[in-house]
Amino acid sequence: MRRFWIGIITLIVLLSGCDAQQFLATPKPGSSNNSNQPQAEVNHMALGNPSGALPETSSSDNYLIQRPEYSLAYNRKLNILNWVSWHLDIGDLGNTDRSQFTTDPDLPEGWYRVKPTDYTNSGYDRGHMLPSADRTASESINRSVFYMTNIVPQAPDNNQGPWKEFEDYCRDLVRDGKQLYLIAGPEGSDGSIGDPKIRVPKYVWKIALVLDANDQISDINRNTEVIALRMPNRDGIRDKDWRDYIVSVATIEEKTKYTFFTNLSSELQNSLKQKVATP
DNA sequence: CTGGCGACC
DNA sequence: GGTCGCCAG
Repeated sequence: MRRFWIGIITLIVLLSGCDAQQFLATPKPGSSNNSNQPQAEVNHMALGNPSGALPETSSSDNYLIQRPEYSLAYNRKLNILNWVSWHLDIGDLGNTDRSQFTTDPDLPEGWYRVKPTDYTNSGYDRGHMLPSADRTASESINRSVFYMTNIVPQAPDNNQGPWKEFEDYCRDLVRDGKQLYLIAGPEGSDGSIGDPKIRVPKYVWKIALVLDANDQISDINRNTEVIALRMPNRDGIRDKDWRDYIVSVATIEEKTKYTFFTNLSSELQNSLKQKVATP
């Protein structure tokens, strides 16, 4: 009976959109992984800011959110992100439990904040762009990727199929001695869910630049491995290989109108963007 | 929030 | 074992 009432109260809280989880959560000051703390020092936009996002409310369709865990451009009109950019190395891979989806507490006042329940019974997964498993060094770090600003309506067969397989592949690279610069986001429109409307992307894309664990940005050269994917956001592809969706970065630029790798020389950009990976 | 469930590697 | 999720209470 006691559990019953706790359930009902929780349900009411969730449905009302009140962000009680912020208060119920128990941040542990000393709980962060103190053996290695690369997060605070990493520049997650080391390769560039593909859409020129700004941290100003006037830039509401391209609003830059920078956290120790990632950099993200949010689109208030679409109620999803434009892209999220992050660095991945061995220090990011820990063993925390998955957090719970929550509204993003840091969006400007007056902006609609997508709730986890906005996706319920929509037919779409709450699809992480920056995967939970890439941020498991501590509970507070993992919590940051469960903000709904990092989530798009993603077809289950995409999210749980080849998209997930590529996420696994990236972490395997890291465990095999690599570090990755990653950026991912939605593209196009397949309608919307919810009220207010949350854009359902027609595609999701992801770019991984692969370096050895001890490389610097300055070690990037024309032979650096770059893997770019563009995957339809629909069901029926669960058993596809992620390699079936490899494209060039140039293709993603053409489709999204973003510009990647702007912090690299134009020669290097041109060379890397034409490549079609064969992993 | 917890706990149970299902899918896949 | 892990990962990704779903829903009920």
